[in-house]
Amino acid sequence: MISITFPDGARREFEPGVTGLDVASSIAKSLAKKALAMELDGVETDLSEPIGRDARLRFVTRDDTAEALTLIRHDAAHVMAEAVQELFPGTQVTIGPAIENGFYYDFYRADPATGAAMPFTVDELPVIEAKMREIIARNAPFTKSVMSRDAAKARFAALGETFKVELIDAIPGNEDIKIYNQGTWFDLCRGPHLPSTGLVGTSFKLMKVAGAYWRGDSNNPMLSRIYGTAWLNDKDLAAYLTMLEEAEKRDHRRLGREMDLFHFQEEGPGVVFWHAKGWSLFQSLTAYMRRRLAEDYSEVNAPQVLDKVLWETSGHWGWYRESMFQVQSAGDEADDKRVFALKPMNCPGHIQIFKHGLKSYRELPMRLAEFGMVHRYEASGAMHGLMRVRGFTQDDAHIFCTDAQMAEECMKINDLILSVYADFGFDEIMVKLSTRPEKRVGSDALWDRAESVMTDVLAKIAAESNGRIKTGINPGEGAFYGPKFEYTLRDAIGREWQCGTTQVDFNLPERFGAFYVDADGSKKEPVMIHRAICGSMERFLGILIENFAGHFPLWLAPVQVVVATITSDADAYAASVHKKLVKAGFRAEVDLRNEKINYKVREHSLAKIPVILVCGKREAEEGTVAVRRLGSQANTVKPFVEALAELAEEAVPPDVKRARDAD
RNA sequence: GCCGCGGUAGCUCAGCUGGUAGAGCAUCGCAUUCGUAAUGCGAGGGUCGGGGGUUCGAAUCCCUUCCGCGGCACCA
Repeated sequence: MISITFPDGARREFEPGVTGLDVASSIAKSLAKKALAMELDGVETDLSEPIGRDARLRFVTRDDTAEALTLIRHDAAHVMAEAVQELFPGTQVTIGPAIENGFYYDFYRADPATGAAMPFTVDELPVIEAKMREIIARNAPFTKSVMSRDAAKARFAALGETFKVELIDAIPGNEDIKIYNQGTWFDLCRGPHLPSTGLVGTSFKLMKVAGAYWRGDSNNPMLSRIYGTAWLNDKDLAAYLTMLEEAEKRDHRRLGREMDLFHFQEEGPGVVFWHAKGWSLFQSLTAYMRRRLAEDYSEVNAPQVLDKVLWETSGHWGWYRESMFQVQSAGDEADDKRVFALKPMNCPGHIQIFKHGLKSYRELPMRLAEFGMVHRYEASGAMHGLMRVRGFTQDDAHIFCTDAQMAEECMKINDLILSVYADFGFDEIMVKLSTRPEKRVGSDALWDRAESVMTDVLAKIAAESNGRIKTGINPGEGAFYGPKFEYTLRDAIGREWQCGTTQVDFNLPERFGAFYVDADGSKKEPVMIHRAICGSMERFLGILIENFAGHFPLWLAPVQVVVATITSDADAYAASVHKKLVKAGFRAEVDLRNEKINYKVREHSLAKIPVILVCGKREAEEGTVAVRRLGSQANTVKPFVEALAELAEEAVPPDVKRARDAD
């Protein structure tokens, strides 16, 4: 007999070889019906798996939402693959995992006549989805069989499934080759699966098709990927689809147009035309960042166009030459034969500033900041609104310090980054350490040193935040010249954005021959720390637009107040109210048009103006205003001086408020 | 860059299998002075992304190019 221990501590004896389903049935019929899979000694397994030893067992049911969804989505991927092969014989299957909110499967379909790749189109999705529903209705059981490597390869090779054969070759030698059948269809898979296809349910939808490289490598052929979403019930599916619609409504590209913030056009692919209101946001953000840097940093400005020798020295020419904008004049002077590049980053410029004149150890750490405009020729398919552009402004800084100061500087940067994010309401932050990549510059000794310091700092960040900040490691994701911390924040609708970064760099100072004079009079190489908080100001603004859905807090709103009249009797009064607002430092407009107040309220509400001050005859006589706030139908009439004081207080940026309250 | 899809008035979109452009909103003009999410009437506005081809005839079909969208790859 074997002994099974349940999560509540209860223990029961069973015959060896009993399956999970048998165990569930022995407990309750309802449990056998509800169970989707089981966890045996912490490993998720099929319910049909025979149990041969003493074990801890936990059943996974639909109530275990996250686990149940992963199972359902994974199985939905298999069902989709069966549907595709039934509809389009000869299509090769590859991999099909569960992902956040759904699943995908990558296929390779070739035109039978020409042999050319024939990717799926969206028009085919309804047909595939209908076939999936048929397969689910058949409710065939998933059954697992283990077979030898050679037998499995032969089986898939016979079907012409060359990608699957490659996958089998990639499975480590000590692992079983598992095949899952659903009816007559089968697939190579590590499992586990639901008891049968019917349990996938009907709350799914195929969403889109996309190209995806085989094994994620752009040198490999491109497969055709179909994405789907799947949920436990129709209500969750509907909620997810609604959420997508909501996300679309706050898309910064859409709001940028609707709110007249910026635009793009053909002649400037990937570069932003900032309109007055968008530029106001940009300026507010920059002014905020400058205040935050005032205490510890010196702001500098390095040239936009520099001889390529600087980029050769830094190593960027070798690494990123293809993505740099080269600049040359059309003249024939000797100078015009030189090759210049638009700066893709600020570090070489800052090193020149550091190198200009002798630097003493007493001057370290030297923190040079720049709101530097950089240009990178991004791949055409990479561009995405403000989020990925070819010309952007980094809130960049380079800290030159001694080896001994490095850890403390990293912590200082960490505190600043977290404090900045908090000012915009971002409290859920993740910090990951990216370690040395395969292709890199510098000796292993330097990398060892940098990584060891950063590992310690990461532990300290985690410890000091009391677990509020999540930390992790991204192996091999570091920059070519050094390891880095990457700061990821979560926005109002749960999406994650990687923004800040801290990079410890022993390499560039060496390559550029930067040094300082130490206490003993010797030349020493400084450590250079690259850091950005917003990352790209353009992108950070895109994130803010989406996070606030255009409803900016008063201190950021491009137009903070609109004074709107009801009749022309109030024109003079409204104009004086407007004038006082502007004098008090508000970004305010006045609307004296001969339109009904309903019309004006609607228009300014749609423009997401935070405050409308309505002035009619009554207000003009009494020196009051009717305050209407965005997002509320209510309006409160109060003396203008009172409203002005209240709004002035609200419009104080969070950092200024904090500094003031600290006094 | 790669795969798929798209580009018609400032915006959102219609225009079926080729017969030489249409709506709503916005804009402009006139009337209306109306107390918290659309006042009425009228007018103007497009070489249908660019180039080439097929055709008696192309927004519609074909080729090519640019730009965008969704992914993939990339992200110093």
